[in-house]
Amino acid sequence: MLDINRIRTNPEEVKNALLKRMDEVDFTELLEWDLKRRQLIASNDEKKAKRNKVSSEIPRLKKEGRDVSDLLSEMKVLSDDIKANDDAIRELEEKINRFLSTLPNIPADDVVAGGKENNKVIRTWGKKPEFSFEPKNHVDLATDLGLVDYERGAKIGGSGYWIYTGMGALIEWALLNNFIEEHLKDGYTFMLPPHILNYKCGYTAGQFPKFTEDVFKVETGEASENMQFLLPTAETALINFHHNEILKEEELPKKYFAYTPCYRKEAGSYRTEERGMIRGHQFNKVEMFQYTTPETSEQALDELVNKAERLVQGLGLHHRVSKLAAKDCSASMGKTFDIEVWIPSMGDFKEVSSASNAYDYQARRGNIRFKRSSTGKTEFVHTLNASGLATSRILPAILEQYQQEDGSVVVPEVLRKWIGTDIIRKP
RNA sequence: GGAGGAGUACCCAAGUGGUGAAGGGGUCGCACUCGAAAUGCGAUAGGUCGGCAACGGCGCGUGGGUUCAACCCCCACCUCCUCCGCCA
Repeated sequence: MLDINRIRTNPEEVKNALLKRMDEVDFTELLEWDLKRRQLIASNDEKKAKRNKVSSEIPRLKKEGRDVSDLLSEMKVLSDDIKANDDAIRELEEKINRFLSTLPNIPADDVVAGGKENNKVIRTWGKKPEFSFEPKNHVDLATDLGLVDYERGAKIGGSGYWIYTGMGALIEWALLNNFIEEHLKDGYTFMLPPHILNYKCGYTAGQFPKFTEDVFKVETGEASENMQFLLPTAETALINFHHNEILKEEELPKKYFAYTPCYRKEAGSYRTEERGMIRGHQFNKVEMFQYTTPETSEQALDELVNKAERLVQGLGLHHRVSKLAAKDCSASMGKTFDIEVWIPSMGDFKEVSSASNAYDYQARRGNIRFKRSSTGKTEFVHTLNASGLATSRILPAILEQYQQEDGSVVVPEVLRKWIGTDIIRKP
C-alpha cells in the first residue's frame, strides 16, 4: 500500500516512479475522492461534536423537568444527516482503498525501468561444468537413479506433482537441513507456520486482491473475506506474524526463517522445458524474513542476498545474481535480486532465490509498526524476504552439474553427513 | 458438527441506556529514608483520523443495526474456554 499523503503531496513524483513498472498511472480520480473524503470528514466531525454535546445535556434538561421533544426531533434530523455522511465517507474510502490496494510498490531509485530484458547480471560465480560425455537432463537422472517418481506423483496428485523416493527424499531433506543449520548459525528464529492461511495474510503480503486466482482455495463455504488458501510461500505467513502490532525499536531487526511446502496453481504456465520439478504445484522452500527499521533495510537486503548466495556456493553450484528491472519485481517489492542457478540441460539459469525489500509497502497493508525510542513516535517497519532456498531447482542443478559419465552423481560435500554417502548410484 | 460461557487498557476486574469507562495489581515519578522495604501523593489508553493550529472525531474482540444518546439492547462474524459428538 502506498501512502496516500505522499500521493497527495507529490503526485507527479509518485507517478513518474510508478511508470517504471506500469504503463499508465492516473491519480485524477483518486485525488478527487481523497479531497471529497477529507471535506466530508471535517464537516461531519463538527456535526458529531454537536450531537455529543446536546446528547449529554438532554439528561440534565430532563431532570429539570424541561420538555425536550423538540430537541429530540431536531437531533433525529442531525443524526440521520450524520449517518448519510458516514455512508458517503465509507463509500469513498472503499473506492480509495480499492484503488490503492492494487497499486504496486514504488521501485527504488536505483531500480531500472522496464521488464525482464532490462534485468542486470551483477555477478556470476563458478564455471559452467564441461562434460566429456553426453550429459543427461535432471528428469532422466532423477528417474534413472530412483530419486523421484514423476509417474506415480501424477497418479496420486495429478499433473505437476512428484514424489521424492528413498535417496531422493534423503537428499531433499538434507538440503533443507543444510539451509536450516546455516540460518540458525546466523541467529535467525526457526518458524513452522500453518499451511492454510486466511484472506488477510494474502492481502498484507500484497498478493491479494490481484492474485486470488493463483492460489489453491480451501473449501469453507462462500464469503470471500473469510476465504482460506494454501500458502504459496512462507512469506505470506511470516509477514503476518506481527500483523497489527507495534514493535519496540530495540527488538528490531527481527530475523525469521520458515520451512514450508509452497502450493501454487501455476495455471497455464507449463512449458516443455519446465518439466520435471522446475515448476510444480508443490515444492519445498526455506524462506528468510526480516522486519527492520527504515534506515537499516538496505543493509538487511544485502545480508539476505549474501546469505542465499552463500548457500548456493556451499553446494558448489555455478550461479549468478541478477538485479531485477522494475516490471520483473513482484508487486509488493521495491527492489529485488534473483539468484539463479545453472541448469545445463536447459542452457539457462533458473531462479532459486528471490531476495526483496518491500520497504514499508507490506507494513502499511498489515499495519505493522515500531515505536522509535528517540521520538516516541510510531513508524512503519520495513519488511524483507528471501528464499533460502527453494529446493525444486537446486536438486536438478545438483544432479546435472555433479553428474558423471557412468550416470552416477557426486554428493556435494556439505550434504554428505546427512546422506551417508558421497556418491549416488543406480539402486 | 452440537450445546454453553467469555472477550474492557501492561495484568486482573467492575460496569445492563445518560456528562470525564469504577477498583486493584504492576510499572514510572515524587515525598519520607543514610539507603532499601513499608507507607503516602501523583501519573499510567495506546493508537488513529481530520486540521497549519486551537481543537474535534473515532476507540470497551470485529462489522452492522436500534436510539437524541450504546461497554450496555438487536443481528452477523472472529478468537479463546468448558462439555458432547467425530477422530483416517
